[in-house]
Amino acid sequence: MRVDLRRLPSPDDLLILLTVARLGRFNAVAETLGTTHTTISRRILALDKQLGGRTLERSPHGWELTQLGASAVTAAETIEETLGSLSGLIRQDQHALSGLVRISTSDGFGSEFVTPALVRLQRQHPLLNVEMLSATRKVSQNRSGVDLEIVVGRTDVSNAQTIFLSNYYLRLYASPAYAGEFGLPETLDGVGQHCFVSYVESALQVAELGHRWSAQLPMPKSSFQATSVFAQVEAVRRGAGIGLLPNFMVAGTPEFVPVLPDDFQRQLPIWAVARPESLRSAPVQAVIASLKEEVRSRQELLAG
Amino acid sequence: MRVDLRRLPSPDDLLILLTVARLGRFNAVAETLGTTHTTISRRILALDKQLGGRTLERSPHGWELTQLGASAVTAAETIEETLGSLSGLIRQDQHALSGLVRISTSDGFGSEFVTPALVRLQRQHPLLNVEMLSATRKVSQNRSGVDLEIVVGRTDVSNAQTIFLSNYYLRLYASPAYAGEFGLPETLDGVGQHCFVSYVESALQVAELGHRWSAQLPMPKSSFQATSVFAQVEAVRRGAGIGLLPNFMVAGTPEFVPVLPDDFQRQLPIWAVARPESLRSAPVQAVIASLKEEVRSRQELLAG
DNA sequence: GCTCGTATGTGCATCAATGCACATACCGTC
DNA sequence: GACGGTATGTGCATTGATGCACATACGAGC
Repeated sequence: MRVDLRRLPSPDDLLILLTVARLGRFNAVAETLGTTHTTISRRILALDKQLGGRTLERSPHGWELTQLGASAVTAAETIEETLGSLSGLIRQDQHALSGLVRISTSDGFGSEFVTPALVRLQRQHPLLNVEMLSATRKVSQNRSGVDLEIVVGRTDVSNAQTIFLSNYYLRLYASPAYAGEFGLPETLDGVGQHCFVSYVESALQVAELGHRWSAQLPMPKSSFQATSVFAQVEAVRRGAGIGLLPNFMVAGTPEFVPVLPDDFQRQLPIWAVARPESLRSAPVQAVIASLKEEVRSRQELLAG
Repeated sequence: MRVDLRRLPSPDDLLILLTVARLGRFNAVAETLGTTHTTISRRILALDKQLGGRTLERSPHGWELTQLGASAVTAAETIEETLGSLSGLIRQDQHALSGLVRISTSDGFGSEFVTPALVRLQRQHPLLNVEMLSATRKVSQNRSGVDLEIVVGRTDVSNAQTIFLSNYYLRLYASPAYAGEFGLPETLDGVGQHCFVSYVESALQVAELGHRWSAQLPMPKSSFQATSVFAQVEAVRRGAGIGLLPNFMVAGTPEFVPVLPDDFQRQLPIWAVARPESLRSAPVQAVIASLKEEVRSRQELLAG
């Protein structure tokens, strides 16, 4: 039934009348609703005008409903019940996270940051299912099948929202054994005389991750190329050469020594990217919040 | 179910969302609700905050509901329906007067004023049933069975409301034939030499209507007594004697001549009396309004 | 690509609702 | 009857909601 909403009695005023009917005194109602008796008095007066009659009459023990008031209170009870059910629904949605969230992420950052963040969230919400798709890829244009993408580098997308998570650094590293056997270069040009460990350039989707990204790094004498950052880290650890690696994966361990740390580093941003409709999902929002918390609390590792 | 009303989403905002869901554009909603798109935009924003998520998303053909928005609209529809029913109830009460109104009234005033007032009202509201109980009686203390009493004289009641209708006058009258045959007295003392037409004193409930009410009128030589004022009027008309009659029943007609009009008249108020709960009834109120209109428009007759 | 019309959002002025201080009324106690 | 406590109503200042003017964005048509 469609009615002219401008002509209806105020539902807020009806709810106030309901509280007056329950408590019997304006002061009690004001206290309960966190307002003043004067406001209550005025709202009842306004309601009486809207309804065209008196809703309350004085009695020795406070206010009592007129016949008109009783009809109004019946309507108010229905409204209260309806609003209460709606609130209950929302509160349920917010607290009991469930369903499936699919996340695409690079394997380095994914295993180091995304995995612990998701594990922590799933411990809080056992009904939440998580799928983590590891791929070092450029941000996709449509993200079908994926709720959230964790991407590196620039993000030129027009129909999605990007949420900055953190910066991290690619730096040159070698193993102590390699350094001891072959020495380390004194300048960046000297890097060309060494074996280089890197991504497979022809298969690389994020150019910033490759050694060709800037003219600073010369063509290597020989190279060890792998599509997995874990393989690269392992290759460097085993003395295959100098590698351009994410700092957060090797920094501070004695198995890796920095190469020309004052001369070269590359800063890369990491983003979470999602469609607007995905961002309205409480689980997705919870994942984002958990990721933010993870990078926030481990900022030293990312900056190191 | 009792809920904390301070924490509930605003029902007014929910009704706005309902209108947006129906019309798809803020401008259309603003026009329908007699406000501006900026206000609509702000109210939706406020609602989204209350509900903890977005209720609407953009689509090529306007706004579309989110899942949360759909739940909110379902609640809004219930509220709209509830308010519409309440409004319908009130409108019905106000415009289509129906039911039964029982009125107790004196037979002189009743037939001259109350009857035309009620007839006029019933013409406007054919479903309104009226019972007119004629009795020249003192205002009763409980009025059971009667919605409204029309009473003469003083009204000392503690649990009812009295509404002043008008004053009228008792004056002395005789017929021209009587005057021609017996002459008219020159002073009030001379009235005692005449036959007197009056109420039955022993059965009279309203003392002010009787000739004994003040010392101004002497005991008559003989008397014609009747419980009906109509009988008294007829008796005077037929020459039974001098009568103390309501002015509005005889003034201005050639069948009655005033007796000592400058020496004697008695002013009496007429009231409508009702319990507070009767006064909340739209039909009773309508009767009172009609009575007031009747005496107002015929004030010359009452004062004459 | 430019222009126009329509839809939505921002900032400031205006208006309506509310809070606060006080007044009045009523009831119970001494 | 006087006093104190409680309940409700009035007038003015303050706060929050809304209107108005303008800005921005988008889509359709030329």
